[in-house]
Amino acid sequence: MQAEPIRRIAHLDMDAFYASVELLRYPQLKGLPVVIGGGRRREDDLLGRLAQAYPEQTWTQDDLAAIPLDFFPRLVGYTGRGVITTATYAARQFGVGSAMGLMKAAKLCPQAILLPVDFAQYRHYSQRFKSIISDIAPVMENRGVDEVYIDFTEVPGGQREGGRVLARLIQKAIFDDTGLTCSVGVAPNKLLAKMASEFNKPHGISVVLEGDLQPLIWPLACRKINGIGPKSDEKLQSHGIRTIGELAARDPDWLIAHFGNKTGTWLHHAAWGRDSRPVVTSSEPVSMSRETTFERDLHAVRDKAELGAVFTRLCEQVAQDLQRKGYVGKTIGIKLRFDDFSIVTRDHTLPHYTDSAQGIRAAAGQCLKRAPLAKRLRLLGVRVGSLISAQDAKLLPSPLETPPHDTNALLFPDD
DNA sequence: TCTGGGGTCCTAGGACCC
DNA sequence: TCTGGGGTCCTAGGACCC
Repeated sequence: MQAEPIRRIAHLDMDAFYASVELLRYPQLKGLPVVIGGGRRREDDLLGRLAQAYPEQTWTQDDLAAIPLDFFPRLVGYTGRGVITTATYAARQFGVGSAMGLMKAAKLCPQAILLPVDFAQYRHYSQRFKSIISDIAPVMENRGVDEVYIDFTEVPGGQREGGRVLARLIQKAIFDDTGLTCSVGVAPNKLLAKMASEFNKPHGISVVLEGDLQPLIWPLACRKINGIGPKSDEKLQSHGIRTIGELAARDPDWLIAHFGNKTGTWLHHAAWGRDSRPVVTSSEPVSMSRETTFERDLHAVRDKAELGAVFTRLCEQVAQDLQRKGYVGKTIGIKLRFDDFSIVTRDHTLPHYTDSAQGIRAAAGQCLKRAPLAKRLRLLGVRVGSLISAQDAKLLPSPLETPPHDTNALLFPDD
């Protein structure tokens, strides 16, 4: 009789992904503190600056690696509302890291090189490393641009050394093709694999087996559990629970009493390393949105024109996104962030599905009328939810849009 | 010198229907 | 006078993740 294969799930996380992709283009930055973020500013268009300094020459993408270091903009003197999306390991030495405001980072490491984000480039490398993985191990779940879960269970060789051999193979295949490194954790499930991938960063492999729960997982802070954020962690700490082991020691009924049935039960299972979620290879989007933070806070009345223009543009962008990806939605929503960082949302569900900028703009405009507008606005967002594919929408009994009045249909109803 | 943008999922109350 | 309960959809807010 054939033995049941042991479930082996991997979590693969690219190391400092955005920054590492930039380093492929600008190898001269290797080992230096580099920070990706900001965006908005165009003065860091390097080829443009190069052309300005040496107008007699033509500069192409092939010359990027030759750009001298002093052409790169530094963090020093940065003003604006941007945040760091990724920092190189050299930059992290200075205490800067993801989600930190660039102005704060400029204080900590003024000499760091600042590069704007280039999503097209990251998406390209994202597709490349993911296709390498799925060629080797087809059961792969996307978790954003730089992360995936992989089910090793049924992959030939996936059981050798608890998954380490296959992890090594994938790591090498990605590096050989892209020059990028990643970290992999292999464990009995997604929860533990996710934690394991962090053990040996960068360019590490960690294997967690059933028996490793107590020595490897229980000493960790609860915050290391994917799903326990700052709020839950604070609440746990207020009850004297700091480590996963301390969480595991609590009676499940006590957890349910304090965190509710669902969360309480989940916390208990998580602490005991139990997680039966499958690796899901495909999923449908639930919503699409566009939002923007203004350079300065805007006043609903005084900056009405500017606000209106941004509002319309956001609606057009969401509509474009929907159309490009082939979806329609019927719940239109807005999001406002005020100068005090409080957030208000309003939404409205239409009787029909839409992907038109005008339709979205009209519904979003109605939502805006229901929102409080006394405080200054920092951010405005537009969202379309309750999505279905445009194909499926065609099969619906109710029309996609309110149809134009067609007199012929009335005259010839059976045609 | 505070704090981006794009998502998912959950909760909770109210409307409405059976 | 009294009085159910379940199910679904909608809306608003919030936690969390990458």
